[in-house]
Amino acid sequence: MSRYDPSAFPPFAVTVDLVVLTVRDHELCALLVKRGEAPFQGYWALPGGFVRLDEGLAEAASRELAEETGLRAQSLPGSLPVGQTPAGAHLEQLATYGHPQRDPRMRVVSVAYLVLAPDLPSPRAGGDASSARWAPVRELFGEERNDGVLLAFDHEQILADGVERARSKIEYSSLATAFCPPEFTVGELRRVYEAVWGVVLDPRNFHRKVTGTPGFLLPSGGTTTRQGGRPAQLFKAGGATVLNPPMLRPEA
Amino acid sequence: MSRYDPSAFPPFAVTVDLVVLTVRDHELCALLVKRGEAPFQGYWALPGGFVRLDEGLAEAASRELAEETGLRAQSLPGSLPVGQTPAGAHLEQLATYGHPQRDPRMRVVSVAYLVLAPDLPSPRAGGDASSARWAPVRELFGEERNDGVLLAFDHEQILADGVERARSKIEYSSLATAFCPPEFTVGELRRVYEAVWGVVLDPRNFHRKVTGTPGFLLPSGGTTTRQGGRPAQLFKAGGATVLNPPMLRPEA
DNA sequence: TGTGATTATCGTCAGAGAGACGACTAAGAT
DNA sequence: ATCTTAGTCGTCTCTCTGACGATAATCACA
Repeated sequence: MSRYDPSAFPPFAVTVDLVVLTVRDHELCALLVKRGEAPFQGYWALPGGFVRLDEGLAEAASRELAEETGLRAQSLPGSLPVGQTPAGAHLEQLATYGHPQRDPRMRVVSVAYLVLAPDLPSPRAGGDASSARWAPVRELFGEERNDGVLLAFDHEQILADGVERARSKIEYSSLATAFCPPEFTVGELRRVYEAVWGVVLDPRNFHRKVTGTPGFLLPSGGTTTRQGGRPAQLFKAGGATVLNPPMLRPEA
Repeated sequence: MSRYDPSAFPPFAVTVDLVVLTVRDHELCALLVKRGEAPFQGYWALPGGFVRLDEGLAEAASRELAEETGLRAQSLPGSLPVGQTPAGAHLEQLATYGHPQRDPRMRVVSVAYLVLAPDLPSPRAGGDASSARWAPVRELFGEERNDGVLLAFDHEQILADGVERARSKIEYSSLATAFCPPEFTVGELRRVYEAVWGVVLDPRNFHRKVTGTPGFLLPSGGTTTRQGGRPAQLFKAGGATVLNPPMLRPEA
């Protein structure tokens, strides 16, 4: 707060953009919406919108998330705004992007939020998005990158940052459970790690690790056969949020 | 970007706030400035100021940093904006704070940046700050917390988030070297860890760990006696930015 | 010129944890 | 019945860490 007349502050537009990730069909996918208006009309983009003058940032992110997906999300009070929905989806602030020319219309600062959600029924086009889809991250960034998919604004960068955050955060936190339904098996959790990291993990070592970490998993009683093979024990997410020692992401 | 007329977007003020940390006298300290004007006149606060309409966020943070401390900082292009100054100071985006009532005057969204700097000569009052000082973090948050020191706005929360980020980031990155001069000894680096974490580390295990991690430290040739005792080898920061396996912060 | 204090550096040992992988279990498919 | 698929338990080895002994090289001071 300095040598400025506060009544003459430079006016900015503030938006939130959402990096919504889920695991579908053994693949990490991001929610994209098709823009219905200029600029970047017809391009795929991250869902998002303007922050209203009377709402907080996480609140705006929750609202946009609900509008685009129907997911409920609420942020907890506390340091960096982080929250869990009743449905298990997780919302946290990612980073803020404010390059002076990132929006050709005006000066826009966008606060990006990261959402990790269990597999959702199917994207619902909401607001002004003429359509929405789950885009496999591999198509956007992997070797088999499809260069036809260019995102609007700087959303490619935002998405890349979100994916990297998710990949590193499941190492040292129990966040991977946010990709799972309320009850899940060790194998399902392992497939989440495999999809997010794009690797194959040893089922025996993985099982030893996650069941041996206190507070990570809570047995919920039942067993299930969802993948064929021997029935597996069902678990709920335990109270632990931080894993110490962490899950190790394979090197190469 | 949605059902709003873009020419009628809700106007926000956007500021940057700086969490500038250094290690002085075996203690983690944060740079505070005394506010010269309302609101919170006379309160200590984080340095910061309005973002100009034609500058980026990291750019504004660098500018404010230079105005308050004379430190040069520049951000590198790349994902989350992160940079290293020639002088060794490190600048990275921390988080963004936008509660509707965080500033009583108007709707302000503040992008906080974290700066890690080597011990600086002495704070220089700049801009509208009537004075500036290095406040030991222990006085603000530790057991011996001095409740007389209440920071303006939500700066207490921002500072706490910045300190926690620094504490966790030196675990798995080589960032602790940002607190050191260009050349330093293993003992000096250890004292940085001890000050930031508020613990005592075993000199022998610490030495083995840091010298055994490839790319962390580069021998620079010379030796020095800065603390009395046997002369120590001098090192520069190596190229490695991520430590794998990480430095482990003692439990209790 | 010792002698002690201080800091740096090297070594040793035991225990925890991870990767590799063998073996067994319990379901469905043919 | 047998094969296939997935889940679960155990074992072995290697790496890394924490605890701690020992030695090295400087300064302060008697």
